[in-house]
Amino acid sequence: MAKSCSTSEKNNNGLKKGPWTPEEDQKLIDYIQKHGHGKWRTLPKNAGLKRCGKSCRLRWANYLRPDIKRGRFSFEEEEMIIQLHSVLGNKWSTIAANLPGRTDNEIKNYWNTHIKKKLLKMGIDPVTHTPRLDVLQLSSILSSTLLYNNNNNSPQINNNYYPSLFGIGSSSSVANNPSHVLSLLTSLLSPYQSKNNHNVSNQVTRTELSPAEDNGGGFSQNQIGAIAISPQFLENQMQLNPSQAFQPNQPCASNLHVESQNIMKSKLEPQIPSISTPFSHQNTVPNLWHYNNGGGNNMVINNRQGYSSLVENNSEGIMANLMNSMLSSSTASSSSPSNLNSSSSTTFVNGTTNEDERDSYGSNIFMYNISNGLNNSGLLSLH
DNA sequence: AAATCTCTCAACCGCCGCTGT
DNA sequence: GACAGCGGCGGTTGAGAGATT
Repeated sequence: MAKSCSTSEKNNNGLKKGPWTPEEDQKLIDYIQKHGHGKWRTLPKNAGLKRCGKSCRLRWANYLRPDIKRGRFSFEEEEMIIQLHSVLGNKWSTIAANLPGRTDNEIKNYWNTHIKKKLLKMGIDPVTHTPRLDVLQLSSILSSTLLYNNNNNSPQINNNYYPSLFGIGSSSSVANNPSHVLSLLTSLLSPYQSKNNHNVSNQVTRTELSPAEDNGGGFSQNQIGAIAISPQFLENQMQLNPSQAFQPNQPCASNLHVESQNIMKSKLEPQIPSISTPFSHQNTVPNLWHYNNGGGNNMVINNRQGYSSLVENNSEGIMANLMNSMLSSSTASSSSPSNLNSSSSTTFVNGTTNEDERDSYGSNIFMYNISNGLNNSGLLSLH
């Protein structure tokens, strides 16, 4: 089996490992300045270093090379890494070749410690650069698990599907127990995913929105949040579905309205009442993307410099906020369809540009909807 | 102030492909 | 064709710094 250093080097006793000292660095620099690099196996001996050639090469390539750029990655570099990674995958050396002064090791580290986490927070799978199915489908799961009560038009958990979870026939309902809500949602997720994994027919529309075109209103009932997707993904989707390509100044509200109704038809009709305009915004929000994965999930995202984000819009955040929302509204009465708009908990948060916000791509908008609560019976209900 | 936890990133490890013999 | 040596790559580790309790 190959070793980190060659066999001949390995047989030499006294090869040093671990952090390099300044003296070692200087020896390596001096030698390479005189003789150039290459012939890494013989280099350490000639340079008077008790290191294997591989270690010398790594030290030079990742740290001592004079053209290495130090310091924090710029926003542009970060964008570039994400874009390239969406095309190349973990080809760090190829990615590094497109970022002058940055090493593959540095980019790899930055990806693993920063970007990956960031994408996950945004609800993006860092491997595929597409929306994470668990986030996308959560709202649909909940919606498909709900039935409307004909008497008060308040949707309730369909106990026929998950009787054990909701304590049918017993005095304790899972929905009344905060510690069980998360596991409830997880339980809801798994059967849906296994059932629907084959049914992902993505459609993407991009819509410019002006205040005049916006009718206001809240999310459709089966929207629980929004997520960001990469331009690469959007581009691919639009190539696949040219009829859904971007149409400037298309009335966003009506477009979404129609699609939302279609979703409702396929998912929840006839229990769901008429659908209101599914979203609103603060001031002008350009470059909105509307994403419909064909599985009953609608999302509107904001595009910023080719990549989008939504603050705290991650699966954990959704779970936590959903839980909080459910608990905080546990004493609220069920809403009737007529006040869907006014009772919408759609939230918009204008992004800021401070340093911390860089880690969330300085998103300009955050759309987040938790329209769930516990009704008077202690069961989940939509508002 | 001390203990503990979390994060970062330089360095190492193991594997792969290329080249020379 | 088989083998060995080497450079290069991507994954992983662990020491140290910083943050938190």
